[in-house]
Amino acid sequence: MPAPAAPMSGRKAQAARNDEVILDAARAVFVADPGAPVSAVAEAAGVGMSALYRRYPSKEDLMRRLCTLGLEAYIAIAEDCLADDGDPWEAFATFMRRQVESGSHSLTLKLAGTFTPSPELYELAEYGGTLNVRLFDRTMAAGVLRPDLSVSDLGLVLEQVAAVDFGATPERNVTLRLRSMELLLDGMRAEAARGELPGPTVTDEEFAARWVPKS
Amino acid sequence: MPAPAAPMSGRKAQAARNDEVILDAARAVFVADPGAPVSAVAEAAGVGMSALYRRYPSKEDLMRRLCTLGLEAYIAIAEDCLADDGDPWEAFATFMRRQVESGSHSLTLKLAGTFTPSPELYELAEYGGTLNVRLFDRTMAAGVLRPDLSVSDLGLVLEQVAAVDFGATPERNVTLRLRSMELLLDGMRAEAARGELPGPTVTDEEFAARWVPKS
DNA sequence: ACGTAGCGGAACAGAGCATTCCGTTCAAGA
DNA sequence: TCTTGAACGGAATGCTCTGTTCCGCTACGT
Repeated sequence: MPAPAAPMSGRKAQAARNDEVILDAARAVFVADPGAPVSAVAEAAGVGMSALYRRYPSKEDLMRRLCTLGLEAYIAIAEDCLADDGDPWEAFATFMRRQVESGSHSLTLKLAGTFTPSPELYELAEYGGTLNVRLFDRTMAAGVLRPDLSVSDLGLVLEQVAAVDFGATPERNVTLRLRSMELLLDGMRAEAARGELPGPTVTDEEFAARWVPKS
Repeated sequence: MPAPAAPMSGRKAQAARNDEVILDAARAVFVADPGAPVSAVAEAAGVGMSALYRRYPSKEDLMRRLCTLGLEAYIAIAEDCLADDGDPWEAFATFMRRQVESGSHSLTLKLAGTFTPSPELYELAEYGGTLNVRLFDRTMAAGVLRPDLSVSDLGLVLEQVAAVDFGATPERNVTLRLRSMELLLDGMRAEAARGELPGPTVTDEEFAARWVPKS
């Protein structure tokens, strides 16, 4: 057998590489247009339909996979920042910025509601929620967050930033979103508070409703 | 003829009332789902398809009308706040809050790109742009805005706030959006600046691209 | 040399939707 | 009262778009 170090060619290797190519293409395509046809993903990946349907039984399964990966990325970042014992504000701000950069939240949001979620997805989402709470509480306890914020505001902020979609390229969009995020971060600091924030934030039910497919 | 004061009944009066009912329904339906079928508008308005197609030659024409009305509302608010000679910051903040409340920006944004714009629309958009500049410059000159902001950031901020879409009802969404806007407003004040905002803002070309239909 | 995993892409079947069309209703004038 | 046609309701039409399947073909691995 050839050295396992450089499995450049070979049908198996090509297929393994396609796994990734397809996922990347799917991410790009669906972030740009959540309602894109499967054929668009195939074309973007430079493969035929068979390559897709060999891996995923249906479009929904592909979506679910994408969404799961996105949530896992979200969680990884959260755990990472939670482990940061330095300046509480910096840890929090870094968390928000990195979520924007990773784009995973944007992906998850755009895909939510286009498929019926799996139990695994629910568990991940719930776990991610607890991480949110821990990070938020810690930051609030440090006194650097304006007091009228609540955990749910994290979702509110991330949602609106993820919605920024002017740029012609994904990279450009990240730049613009980071700009928005900076504005919001400055508005979220304890010293920024000019008055009470109006209205109750998003409720848990409202968050959950995001996940039910169709009407 | 009957007194013009109360034309309650009469085919003509009913039709005139339908004009408004249809527009309201269309607004509600298309804001909730920009890709909604025409039949959904008819149903929401409680009329048949004929009532719709009697008034608008096509779906696109209906969209254009809606969009024009939205832009006019936007402009009306801008002119109103520009006429306010009181505290510059308050005038500016009121402008932003009222745009959120009117929802016209949300409407315009969601509809942009789903039809080919008319020249009239371009003129309105351009005029709206000059109002933006006047209001922004005035506020900046008063020294209450953080210096690294630019006019284009108005669009950036309005876009992201308009994207907040958790609520089950339009009213609830307005509440949530006002909360987001308050956060952003606090972040836009001169004193809020903690560091330089990253990256260049949205360019005019990027704004314009929003209006070209399809790809 | 051969069996077959992996694949490209055309063909299929069905859903969804803008638009049209036909029969009906009813206000207003004669 | 009778006639007329504006305004309408809603089913029928014809098309487009898209998820999924299927038929060969290629070339790796044995």
